[in-house]
Amino acid sequence: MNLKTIASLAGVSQATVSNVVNGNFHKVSDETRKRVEKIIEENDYRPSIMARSLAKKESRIIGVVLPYVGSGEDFLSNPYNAHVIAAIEKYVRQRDYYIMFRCVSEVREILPLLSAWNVDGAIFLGVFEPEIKDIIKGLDAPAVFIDTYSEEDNIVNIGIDDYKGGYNSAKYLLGKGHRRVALVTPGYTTRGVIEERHRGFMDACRDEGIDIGENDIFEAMPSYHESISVGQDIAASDVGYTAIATMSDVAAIGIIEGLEQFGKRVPEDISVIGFDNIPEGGIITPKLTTVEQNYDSKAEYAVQYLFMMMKEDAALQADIRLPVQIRERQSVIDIRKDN
Amino acid sequence: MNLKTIASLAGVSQATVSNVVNGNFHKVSDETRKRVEKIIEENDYRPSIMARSLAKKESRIIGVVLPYVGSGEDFLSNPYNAHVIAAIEKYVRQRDYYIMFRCVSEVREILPLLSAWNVDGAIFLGVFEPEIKDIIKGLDAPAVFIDTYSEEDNIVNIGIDDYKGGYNSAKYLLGKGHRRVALVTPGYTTRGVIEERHRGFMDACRDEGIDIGENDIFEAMPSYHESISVGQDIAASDVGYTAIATMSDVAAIGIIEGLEQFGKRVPEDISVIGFDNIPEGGIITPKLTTVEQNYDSKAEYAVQYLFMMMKEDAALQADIRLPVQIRERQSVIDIRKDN
DNA sequence: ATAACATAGTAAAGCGCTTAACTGAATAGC
DNA sequence: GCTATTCAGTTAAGCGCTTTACTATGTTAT
Repeated sequence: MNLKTIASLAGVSQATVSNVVNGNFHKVSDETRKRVEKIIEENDYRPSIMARSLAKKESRIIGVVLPYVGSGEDFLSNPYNAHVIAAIEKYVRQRDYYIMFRCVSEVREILPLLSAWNVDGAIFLGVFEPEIKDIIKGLDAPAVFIDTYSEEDNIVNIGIDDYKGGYNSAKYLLGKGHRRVALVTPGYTTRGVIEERHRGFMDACRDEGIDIGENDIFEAMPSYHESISVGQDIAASDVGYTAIATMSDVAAIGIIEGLEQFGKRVPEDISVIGFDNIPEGGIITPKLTTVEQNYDSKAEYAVQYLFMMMKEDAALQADIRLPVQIRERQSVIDIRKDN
Repeated sequence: MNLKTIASLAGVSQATVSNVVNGNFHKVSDETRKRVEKIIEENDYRPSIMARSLAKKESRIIGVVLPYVGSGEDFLSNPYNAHVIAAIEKYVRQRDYYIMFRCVSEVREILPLLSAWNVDGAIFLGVFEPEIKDIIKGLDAPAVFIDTYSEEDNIVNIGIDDYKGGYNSAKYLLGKGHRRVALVTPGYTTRGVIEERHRGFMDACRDEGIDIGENDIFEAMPSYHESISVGQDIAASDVGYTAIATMSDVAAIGIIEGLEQFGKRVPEDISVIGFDNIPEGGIITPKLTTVEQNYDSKAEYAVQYLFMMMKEDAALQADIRLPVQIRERQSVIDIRKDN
């Protein structure tokens, strides 16, 4: 069933059917509009998105691209990604657009992918190589970034105040009397959100006169699996850590598991603080104390900016830093004597 | 950059470029092929998927459709869905196809969606109204179902042995000495997987001479949130349940939370068994004992069958029931005296 | 030498839609 | 009463590809 058939069934031209379908009612009389609508209804006709895209040079597709972080696990298996994508999808769907998501291991895969699909806009979620800024210049659709830091200023980035999150995380721990603190971070500390969280954390420690040395820093990719063994390493160390700070809830949850496998109780023997506040943190035992961020507004802002750019056909500039706050639950305890 | 431009740059016809791009090398001499390839490379040309789809009447898109189960939460927020979709995406990507997923609240939304995108195949994940079988007849692309039960036999369904899962779940609990058992199930017991699990569970109880009455059955949609209050209800009941069986891990995890909020310890005071084996079950405390199924093979079979049908252009018939097994962890204990 | 057949390409129609340019009739302006 | 404008459409080109039918030029077989 195509437009042509509908047109001949209704005894009008294709253009008229097209106008009815697209709501250009000022070009069609009420009478014919109703007639055409009836035929469309009866035949359950829907215009082909492919054909429409080709003709209009717009696709109603928003590309969502994630970097492959090489942890073997799939990107949707990371709860943080799944929740953010779910929120993006919701806001994109509200506007009657579709999302096409893919994980790429090299930035050069991006352009072919997005331009082949002729996306109307793109959302980059996660930490990419800096070259991506050049790459997307070749894209003739607007793009926004989530969780990116960049010196360049003609991009839109939506993120949280990662530095402050890291800073507050340390402040919180130290405020609870912890002095021997281990920090767990992914290998790629030099990039974006993690670097900021890391820097904030270290600064707070310095401000409080607490020294976090090389040996107090442990590496684990944000996957449950990899974090478990790091948890065991820390448990096995004889430094006598009273608290562990992490850069993601996924890592924190894995670490708690590792600690417990080693016979350490959380938080009685050692406190653990996460980062991100994924829902899973609220259901584990002990419930995870963490740095909370709002996925939904992240996605909402990203989609809002993207559509503004799409509508105005103008490049915007923004660096939104959404607030973070400590979500106090059970995995961190106060160890001060006078408590 | 389009095919036409490449053609004139290379001094050949569009048809030739098309043949090069599509690997119809027997129509092109080695010399021209190389020349065209070079130009394509230099200009970073990628054919438009939209235009190709229109011309070839195939889209390289696999539609993934889920039912909206009305729990307010997004479908990707349900870990079971996220993990299965992740696996499907993986196998679809391997074949150089794309997925387009959407959650629908009414079966009649399906056809417009899928035919507008001109999908080459569709995967239905979850429990749909039976009318869906009629609906998809209007689709001129093959479809496979995951987690569906149907009397009709000309469909492909990939699922697990839910009946046996339910049966084994009960057997396992009873084998551990439990006699007062509560069953938690979503409201919609009359549909598909849940009904089978339910039936298997009840049959095993009957076989063992254990009576599960109306009052022992509690309703909760598979969402953490909703299950928490059901956990509290059960904890508050004076029946003295020693075990709770659920139809999903998501429900089980929520219920454990609810029980603990009420001061009941799991498994010391009451045992809980899940169903599905989502990764989250392995990280909570106590680690969830559950009925295990393999998401990856589910997705692999589904994609395999779908592509077979697409290739052969023939309707296949299958009802794959993958094996299940009890994954023994910590949330169920043996309460027999002689233990 | 000629028919038969590969080989390497081209020309052009068509996929299902949108849209700019056009038309013809009715209405309005003065 | 004549032109200007609005209304309600139509016509046809074009979006970027694929593909069928066709052509021109060797290459064999007889």
